[in-house]
Amino acid sequence: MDCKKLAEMLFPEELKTPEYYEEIYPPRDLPAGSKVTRLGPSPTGFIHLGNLFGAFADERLAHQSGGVFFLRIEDTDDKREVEGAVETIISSLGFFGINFDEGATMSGDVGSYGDYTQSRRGEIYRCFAKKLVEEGKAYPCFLTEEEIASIREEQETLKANPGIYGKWAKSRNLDIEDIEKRINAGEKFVVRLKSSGNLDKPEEAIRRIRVEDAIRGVLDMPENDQDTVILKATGIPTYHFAHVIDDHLMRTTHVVRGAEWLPSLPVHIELFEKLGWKPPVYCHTAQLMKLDEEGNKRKLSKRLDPELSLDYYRREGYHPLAVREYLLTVLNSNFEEWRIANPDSPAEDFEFSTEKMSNSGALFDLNKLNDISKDVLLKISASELYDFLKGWSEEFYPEAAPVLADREYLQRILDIGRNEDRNPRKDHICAVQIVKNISYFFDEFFAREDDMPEEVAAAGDIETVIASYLSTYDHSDNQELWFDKIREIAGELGYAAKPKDFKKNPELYKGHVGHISTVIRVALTGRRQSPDIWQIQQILGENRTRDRLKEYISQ
RNA sequence: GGCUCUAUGGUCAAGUGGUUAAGACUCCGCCCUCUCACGGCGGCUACCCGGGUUCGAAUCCCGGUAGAGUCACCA
Repeated sequence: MDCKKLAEMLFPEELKTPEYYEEIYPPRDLPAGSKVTRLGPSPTGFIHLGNLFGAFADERLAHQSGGVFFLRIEDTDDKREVEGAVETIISSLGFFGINFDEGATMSGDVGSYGDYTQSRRGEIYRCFAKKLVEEGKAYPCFLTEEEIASIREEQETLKANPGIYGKWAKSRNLDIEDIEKRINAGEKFVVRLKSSGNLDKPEEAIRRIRVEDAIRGVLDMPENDQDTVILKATGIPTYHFAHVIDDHLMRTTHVVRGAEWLPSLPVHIELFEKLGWKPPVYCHTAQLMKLDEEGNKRKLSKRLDPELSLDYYRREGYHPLAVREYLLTVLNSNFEEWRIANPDSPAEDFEFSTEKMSNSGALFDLNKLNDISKDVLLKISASELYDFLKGWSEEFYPEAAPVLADREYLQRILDIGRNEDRNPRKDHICAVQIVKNISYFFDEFFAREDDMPEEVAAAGDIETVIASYLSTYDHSDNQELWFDKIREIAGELGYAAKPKDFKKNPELYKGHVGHISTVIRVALTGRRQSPDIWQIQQILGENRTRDRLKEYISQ
């Protein structure tokens, strides 16, 4: 068969040569050891935790080594385009601190290895597809959907491996006149790789490919034998082909992607071989898993699991640093230890390594995120926290506006108990939770949620307690003096001034000072649990403090 | 079904032939304490199973089992 002629027939248009592209996209001039990584989202605009997870790895690998991290838009699946997706991708990633050095941006491409949008690289893919056809390594395939379906059926009854390969690849050996006739008749065709692999022989004889994966060690799997489609009928490349062409031409050194790509690795390797190129270092990451209703692990699905969406964390008001910190602990098993040893260092100082990446699927753990978030938020100043809450409220929760009305006031609330040297409070987790936690500081949201303690209620002392408290209340008392007065009230009414005394001889008392202060707490905040009452009163101010207490008695 | 990956407590995980099998989160108890949070102390709970190899196996080998992924003109 005259492959040259076939190539001309399939690609009649004017195309550049492979050499041309090799020349305009030369190997990058970077210091030895620099890694070039990329993120290749499809432009549905839906960035999920998995993307972010991989993006952190990409980002760290590149920036830690003085390399380049670029963004490539993989929009070869024309059916799923979403308007404005690129902007969404860049801004959501940016929110979590992921920034690109090169590639697609809001205002066009940056960098000299573009175009960075696959749909605009058609000529390049066609050039290399043509080359493969010329060399007899690819061919046009006219199989229709129905024909493929029936091949599949036959394979099923024969218990043969499904797919287009070997003898099943019926378009492999079409003669050139036939092809010409079909093309002239306007028949649609795809371009398939003519695989030289063969799995149809004794297992020991099957050629195996061995690839060193930076996360998993050596991968050992049978070679590819599928005549994978490289160019669709529309002329658009499949992921497989685009990946190989782009990552070669863009001089990517490390490809970080999910483990779901493992099975197609042999295809990619064969493509690299046939093109005469060296494959990048692959880093196949573990997938984020979730426990389903039956108690089984399964891959997080964007359809079923709202927590997979980055928006979920944004809406809940998790701080980006907390999400980042959490993902890093999942990403690198030794990050947590490092963090304990270096509580105040920026995460960038951590030496990230692919070897320490887990290769089994990690379950998403909200408890852990919350715990990490507490520590992260503790290190953020009240002023910054205010700005964060404000941004969050404006975007997702305008109802919280009253909380943000007075910056000074909110900052004092946020700082309650946080500036202790020894054991600072850590009760901020995420914006939704914070707003809920501090709602009683705002008359708009103040609600009486909890009941009075039974001990005091049963004795009928509630009103007496509040009345005596009110009568001795002096807003200028310091914390110590303030509490002494409560002890006094407790003693006068027959409650133990110290909880320990009550514990020793419960029969001697109606209750203890804790119960008395709980009465004050409930009257003041509507809850039985809160930070220190004295501090709350100082923030609330004398008038509001007195009003709340009076209001309770007058009910 | 084929191919592939994975397998240590409820979760995440150290561990690479000899350890009392780390640590973190959760849970429980105690302490601190005016409640909560924080903090401190303690506890529960683990090497998937079966065979080998070895003086000795969580670790090496073989065979199961289980879970996951993938088998598109999606990525």
